[in-house]
Amino acid sequence: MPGDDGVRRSTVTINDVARAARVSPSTVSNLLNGRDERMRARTRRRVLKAMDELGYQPSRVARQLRTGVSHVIGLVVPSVANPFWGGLARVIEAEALGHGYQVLLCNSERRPDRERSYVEVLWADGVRTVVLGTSLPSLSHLVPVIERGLCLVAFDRESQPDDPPVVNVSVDNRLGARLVSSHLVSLGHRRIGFVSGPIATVSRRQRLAGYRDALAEARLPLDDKLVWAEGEPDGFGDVEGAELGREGMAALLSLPDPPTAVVAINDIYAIGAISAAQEQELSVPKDLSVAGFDDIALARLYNPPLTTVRQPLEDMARFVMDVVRKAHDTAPAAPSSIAVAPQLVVRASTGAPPRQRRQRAAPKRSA
Amino acid sequence: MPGDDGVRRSTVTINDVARAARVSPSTVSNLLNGRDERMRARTRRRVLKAMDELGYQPSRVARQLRTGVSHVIGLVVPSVANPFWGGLARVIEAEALGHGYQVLLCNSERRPDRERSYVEVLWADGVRTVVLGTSLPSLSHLVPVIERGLCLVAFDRESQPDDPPVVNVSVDNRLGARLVSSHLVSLGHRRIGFVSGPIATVSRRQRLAGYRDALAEARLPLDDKLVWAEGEPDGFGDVEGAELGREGMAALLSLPDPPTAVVAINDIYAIGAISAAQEQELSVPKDLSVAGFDDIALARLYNPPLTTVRQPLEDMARFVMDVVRKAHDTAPAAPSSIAVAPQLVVRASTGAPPRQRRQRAAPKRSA
DNA sequence: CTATTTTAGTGTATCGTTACAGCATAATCC
DNA sequence: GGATTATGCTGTAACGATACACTAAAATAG
Repeated sequence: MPGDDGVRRSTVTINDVARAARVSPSTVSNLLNGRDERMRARTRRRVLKAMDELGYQPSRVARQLRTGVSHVIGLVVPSVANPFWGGLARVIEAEALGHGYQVLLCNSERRPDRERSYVEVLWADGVRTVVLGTSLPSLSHLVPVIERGLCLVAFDRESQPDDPPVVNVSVDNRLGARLVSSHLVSLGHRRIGFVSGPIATVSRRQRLAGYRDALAEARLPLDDKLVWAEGEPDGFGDVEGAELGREGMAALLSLPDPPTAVVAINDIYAIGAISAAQEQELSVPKDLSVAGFDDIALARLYNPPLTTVRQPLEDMARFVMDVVRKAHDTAPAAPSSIAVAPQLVVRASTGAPPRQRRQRAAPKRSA
Repeated sequence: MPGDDGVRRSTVTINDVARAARVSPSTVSNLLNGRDERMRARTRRRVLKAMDELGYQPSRVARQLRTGVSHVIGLVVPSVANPFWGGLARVIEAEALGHGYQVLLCNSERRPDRERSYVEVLWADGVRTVVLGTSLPSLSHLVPVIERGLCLVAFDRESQPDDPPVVNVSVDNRLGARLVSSHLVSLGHRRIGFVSGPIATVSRRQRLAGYRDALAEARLPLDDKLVWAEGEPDGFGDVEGAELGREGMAALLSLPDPPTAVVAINDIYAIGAISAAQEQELSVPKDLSVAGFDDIALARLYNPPLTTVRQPLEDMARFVMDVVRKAHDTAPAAPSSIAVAPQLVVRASTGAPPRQRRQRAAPKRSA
């Protein structure tokens, strides 16, 4: 007799049900798969009863091996410790659950190698759909898996010229940045700064473009000294964002002619920027306006509550899951780009510019 | 010929490798499973080469079906949109990854029925280990699955008398609360409030007890009017926490003899509490001290930076994964409770009490 | 009353991997 | 030199579920 081994067997299988209902496993399977018109009502009842009595749960593993279809989708984000991605993870998970999917979570820490190895592991795991929260300008490191047939939905990233066939879902970053920037213009600001980490991602590029759009539209001069975009391209985590925001703001405030308002690349940076301003005894928004981007849960909780650009995450999650489901039902979705409209949220961190121009930032002195 | 069907076949299997290396699938399997001492070096090289050339990745699904062991663990938390749980999810995932595990993420939204149905789905999925971030006092809704053999590690919850056999990993909540409270005492505070949502969870109970310990130790009277613990037991989400914190603080401040310091049940509540104080033109910490609990990433970013109790998440995640791995290697881990030492983090939201007692809270007036 | 269709199921091979028994061949022993 | 042991690999039957081809029996047709 050929091998058998010490696998603990405690689960009830389709065969147990079949035996209990005195039918063949095929019949049980037929019932399970909605082919129950081909079955007498009595039989169906018998099987149902057996399933119930034995507490039968079909093994998804076996199912997946046989059918090749998986009900788990991968979600790769930079880090769920970051409230923006945490928020996304929650809404994606909720949407997925509603459609019978499970979510396998991966934190890439924004490293392309981890993105790639994760996606490979997911593939080996039978996962055929991955939602990738990334902003990397290139998706080339993922080409091999995509060619093998992986359905990739890129989030927070607008499509790029040389992209492999993927679906992109993101907010219209350029429009969003234009909205906040114009808001500041309409409050009367004429010198508006921009604080960002390195512009190493598509979305950041777009936001910067939107900021410039707004200034151009208002016929304000574009002063490159007002755009602070420094820091390490790689190591930008979560708290680091605030650190960079603080640095950037400090740099802009030490300019001979500092800005009266600042657009931050996102809410975390905005928070850092505000604390830098406050260290110099500047009051936000009285002496200086600061706006963020994303509208994380914290934005309205902060002190002062942040003016920001809201990403409609729920809607976006719904789009993502639509794509996922279509890809499962029919052919792989055609490569496309969905840009969702952002929404300006005005709170207390922005206001009219101070009447009198501030002195050149000498700490402990204000207007 | 019996049925075959339209499953798309594109993956390279163990058989392809075997054929390419001119050996049997068994040999490839042997190599894969570390039984390669029983194999000539030449053969091993040939197989390795074939695997490499074909880009072979063993199917985890097939493996799991055959061996019954799963390398994915479930992580059920109230909501990753909450920064505390998001932070935990990240460190758990990192630890898991380091040991070859994947993490399936589930947001229970703190509903027992969802906890249960998730755990059932995970079981059907072949997941045999679940880390449950919960604080529900009872685990009785999970007894059936635990009896089937699920290894459950409960996080942020100290063990309770009637618990099913689970391992608990949590911070020593009581000690933590005692630490912050004593810190406030040592700053000179004599009337110290406590702001919490409903004390419906084990950890909250413990924190309240720790607060009382500290007061007793300092021979300060326990005034129940200083303990605010209201709100809906069910619907306490993420932002809601701040809302409750704000409400609670407002209530305490309207007392005839309001506290000079407040311990909040966690950092989110503390943030809400601070904003309530600021609405009444009270400055934190000058007029009023507020401390939190958890030390979420935001705590040091807030304005003012929060004095709080740090949960050493990395250490705790390591403990959790130790348990998980032991449960896989050997017998199921013995039920136990690990309470990790918390750490007081003093920042700027706490200070000495104001010299002169404040007036009975009439808005727009301060000391 | 035989021929055809429908109904209500069953049998079998298969998804990719694994553990063990089995079995040639080569090496070692007395 | 024949028996024994070690070495190196292969064959087989599962793990649990599924889809199709198939088939007895019942229903309908002519």
